[in-house]
Amino acid sequence: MGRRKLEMKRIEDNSARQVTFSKRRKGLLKKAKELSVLCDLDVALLIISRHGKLHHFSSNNRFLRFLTLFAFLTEILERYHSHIEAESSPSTAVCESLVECSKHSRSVSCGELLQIVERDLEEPLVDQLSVTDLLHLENELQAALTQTRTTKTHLLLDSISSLHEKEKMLVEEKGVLEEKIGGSMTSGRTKKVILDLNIIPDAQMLKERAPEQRKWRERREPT
Amino acid sequence: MGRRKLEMKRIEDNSARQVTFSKRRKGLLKKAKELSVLCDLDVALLIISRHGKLHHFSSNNRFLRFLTLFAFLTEILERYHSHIEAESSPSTAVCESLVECSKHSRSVSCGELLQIVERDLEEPLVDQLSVTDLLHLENELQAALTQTRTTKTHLLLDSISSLHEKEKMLVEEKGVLEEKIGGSMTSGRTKKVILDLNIIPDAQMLKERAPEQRKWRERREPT
DNA sequence: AACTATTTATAAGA
DNA sequence: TTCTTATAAATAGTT
Repeated sequence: MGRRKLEMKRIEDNSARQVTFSKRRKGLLKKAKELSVLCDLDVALLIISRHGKLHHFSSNNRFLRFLTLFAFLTEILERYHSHIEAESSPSTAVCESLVECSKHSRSVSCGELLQIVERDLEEPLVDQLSVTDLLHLENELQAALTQTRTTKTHLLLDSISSLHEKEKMLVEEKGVLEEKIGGSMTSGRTKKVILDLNIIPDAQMLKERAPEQRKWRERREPT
Repeated sequence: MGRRKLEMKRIEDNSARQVTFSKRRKGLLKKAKELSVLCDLDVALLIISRHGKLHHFSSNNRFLRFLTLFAFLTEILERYHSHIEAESSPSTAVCESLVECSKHSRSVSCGELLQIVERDLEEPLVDQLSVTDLLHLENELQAALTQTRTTKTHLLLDSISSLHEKEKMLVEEKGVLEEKIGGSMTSGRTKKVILDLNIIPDAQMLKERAPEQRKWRERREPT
């Protein structure tokens, strides 16, 4: 709908493409909104421009709005690994919360991420976010999450091998004690040892339970 | 654009709303496609009808297409917990793969889920999927995943407490042995015990390492 | 960023 | 539903 009919293929002229993008993006967002209002249903629209900006509409559904952001966070990893340019970024409350979390190198479950975004949704999300910042955040969050998991597993496995060490030692010491007493007390194939208790440190810390029973939402590892 | 101007609010008449939905859905999908072609960028559009059907467009981007499905899988959990009705389902290769996985109660990481979907993307995804089936699948996958994690942690924690038990026992037995020998050998606060090795079962199985170093992509727990 | 000639989408009617 | 048609809306090319 214009002075003449457009062929349905990529517009090669750079500035013409940019102008068309602006016009059609506006129209598409408007129509998405209208559909959701007129028909009372959920619509999510994601447009990722050539410069890596996200333009989106997500009806009035908190969850869908979160997914829109989540999709973007993930998308940029896949798509914009190569052409990242430093850009000024209109950082939102979400970004700041996330940065705060990653600064303290805390594990941020995606459940928490959801809460953070939801908290922010009281005010509308800005509809243009800098790729550079979000890419960075995504990486940091992912690294923190991965490390927490690995650490937890290693802690538990280390506990186990340290306990095995102690057991071996106890068994040996018991054997020495028994030899001193003489073979009269041993019955059948039973073996016994002596152990010095002073070399067994406190193992209470090893009982520490990792926080497993919480909301979580994660993605695959970056590498 | 029609015989007269529409007010921008929910269309109350049921069949009129349905007709408008059909027309505008078609138009919106077309325009989304046009924008992605003309401007050579990625667009994802999700429309979730009142009956829980997904109508979507996701340009030509595999990853975005996966996210569209993923978003839907998650969305239905949030939105359609209450009004689920049995419907006939045009099950796809994706569904079948997922059903297969969940039947064997294997843990299915979302990385695997991605691979399954990508395998399917050689043929285009059907754009209408049954809510009932997908909701069921989502639940099953989630349960399997959660249980695997819990089992792993419990296995490790159980190993640790069993080893602590053994340690305690060894210490006690050592004490008894030392008493028999007499106090002359003990130096300072050292305590010793005797232990019967026959009551210590093989603990080799406890060393089993859970498969942590793989691609993963998960979501928060259903409850 | 505005304008305007056209095309396109679609509301209501058949 | 599907088609038709009058009309509103979107927008391509121009200024």
